[in-house]
Amino acid sequence: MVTLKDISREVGLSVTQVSRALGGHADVNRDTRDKVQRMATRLGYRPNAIARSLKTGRSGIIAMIVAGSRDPQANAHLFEIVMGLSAEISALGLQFVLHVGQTGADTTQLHADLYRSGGIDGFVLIGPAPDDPRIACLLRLGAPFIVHGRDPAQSHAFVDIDNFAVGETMADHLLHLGHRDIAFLNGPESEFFALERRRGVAAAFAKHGVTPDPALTLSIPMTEPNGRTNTLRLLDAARPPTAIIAGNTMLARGVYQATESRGLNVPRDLSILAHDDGLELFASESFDPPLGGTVAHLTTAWVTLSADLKQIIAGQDDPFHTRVLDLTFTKGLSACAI
Amino acid sequence: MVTLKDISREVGLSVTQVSRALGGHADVNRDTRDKVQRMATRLGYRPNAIARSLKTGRSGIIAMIVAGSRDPQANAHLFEIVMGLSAEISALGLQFVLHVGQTGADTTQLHADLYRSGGIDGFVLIGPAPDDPRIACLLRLGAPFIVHGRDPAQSHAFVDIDNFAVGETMADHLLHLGHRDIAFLNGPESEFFALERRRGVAAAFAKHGVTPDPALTLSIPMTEPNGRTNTLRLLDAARPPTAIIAGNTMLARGVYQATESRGLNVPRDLSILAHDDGLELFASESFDPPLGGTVAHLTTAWVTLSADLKQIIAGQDDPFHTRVLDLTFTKGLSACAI
DNA sequence: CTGAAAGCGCTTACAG
DNA sequence: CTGAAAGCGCTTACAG
Repeated sequence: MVTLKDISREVGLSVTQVSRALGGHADVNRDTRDKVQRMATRLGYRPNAIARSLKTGRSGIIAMIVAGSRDPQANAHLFEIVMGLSAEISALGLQFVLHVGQTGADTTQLHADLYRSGGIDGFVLIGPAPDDPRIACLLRLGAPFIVHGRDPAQSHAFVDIDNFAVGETMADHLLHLGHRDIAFLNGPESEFFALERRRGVAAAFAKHGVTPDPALTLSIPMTEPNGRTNTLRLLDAARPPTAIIAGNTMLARGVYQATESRGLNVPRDLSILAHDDGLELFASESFDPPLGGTVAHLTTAWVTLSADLKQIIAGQDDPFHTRVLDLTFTKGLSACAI
Repeated sequence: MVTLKDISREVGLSVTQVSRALGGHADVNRDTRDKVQRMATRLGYRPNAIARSLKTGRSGIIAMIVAGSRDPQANAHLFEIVMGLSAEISALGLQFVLHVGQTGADTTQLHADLYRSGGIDGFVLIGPAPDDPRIACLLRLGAPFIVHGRDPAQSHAFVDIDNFAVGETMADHLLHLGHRDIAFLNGPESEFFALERRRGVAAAFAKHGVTPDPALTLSIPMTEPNGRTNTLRLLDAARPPTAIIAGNTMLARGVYQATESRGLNVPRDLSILAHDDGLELFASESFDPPLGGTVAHLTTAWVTLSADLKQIIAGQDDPFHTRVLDLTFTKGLSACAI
């Protein structure tokens, strides 16, 4: 490995001066700087990141730790997140590192261990639960981090969307179209976003003076098979819904599959709306008929999320900085008046 | 952060001795060791990985660098690889780090930069091309690495399957069943594995004294949409194939979709065999009728691959250690005599 | 069984 | 504008 000492020896200057020349410090002679830089490239010098980190106490590495999952579709979703996030973080000149734990591993401990072993400047957390132990742990350690989504029980930096509005907007649209028997395939209500969406749906119902049937709201993991089987079950009920709201496009895909297998027409026989995160593998344009619903591309979340985290690490931003992103609504062709 | 110095001060011993006690060295007094260990846990001491790496020249980190891809299905596949690999590497007490470059980034340069910046003990490479520049680069740097698959043009450590046999076995089975018009949806023949498979198919044809129609072998990215559209095209030809060999289960899924949309029955109207990597998202059991073909679970590849790489890094194994894994064949119910 | 010392490669006050 | 020195936290010969 080529070190500063090697360059120092070659050009006959002190290591100190070589370091400063390469670091672009102002108080270095023009000629000296040039000579040093030429030699550095000639020898193929790369600063040793380990040594630099030890000295500066900063590694430039942002980590995300996830537990392995047995659900391939959840993994596919996760990977889209990783790709998007990673691209943004690289663009800021930082390194993004994904740590996949064993399936079902205790990632709280992993976060703590990794942080206390040095070498990680900060973390990105996704899918927070209420009273999320990872958040509590990182707060206790004083580690810089930012959450996609939020845990209302703790104060921390986050980037999120208005999930109350997600539920309210879609329910409101369907109620306006005259639907009353509206099923809601919600995400797991162990997570805050799903609770908010349920509250939003309830608010829309209340505004229209309608009492929702609690049996029509389902709290389930948001995958295609879950969308399919639960829709089939709903359609088999004594009083099947005339419209379905799906928590994401994977669930919606399952809903479409169910209607198709029953020979039903969307939207004539069943109206469908879904929230769209902009996942490529389940793009709303790939639905026939085009899927309507609320839209908030995850891609935009990563941009602000990484920029905010960088600021927090540098100590130039409130460690509890919060941000709620915009939401849009597309009608699509998947919902019609009853 | 808690350091050795803190413990040293608390217990009134030198940093040297504290380090040795914690390191589990033999020549430390029982009582001393106990006292030090108790204090370490009391203070919540974690050895600083950065400092340790700088000293030992080893980080315990294995990296895989991939370019971002625009193809969500390719990403889903990749992520299954990452999950499996990561689990194995963690199990060996090493850290696995995934580095996702920008879409289309020059990962050769990324490999070199990351290695020369220190902090990476070795690399895992997947999807080698002939004369793969990443391999050439890592060989030049003397970096430990292992490849899943192989580049016959360079000597390096790898774990691979016998792709000649993959092609030969499936073609042979179909030829035995009496098929002559056999289409082959092969992977991109810019990669060695696909060339080998083509050679294997050709060998089976030769053995049966049959001359294959070159127009029936397609070199395409192995995704579901590609499987579907290319099958439709083949079925529309003047002389449609009676059997199709697919390079993986994603392609096979597309083939099934195409037959279904044409109202054809598998295997009565079209026999299908595919190579199965054991991907969860496209499991062969989830096919109806059950898909037949060669099988080699990627999972087993990761076990030996990580163990081999660990050995190579430790200098206890030939850096050019190669290994060819077993292949099995399942008949399934997707192919029948013509 | 224990400790003082050197050193991994870097950066950064400090003194000139 | 330049260099000697200290130090980030650790490990490991070396001497006792």
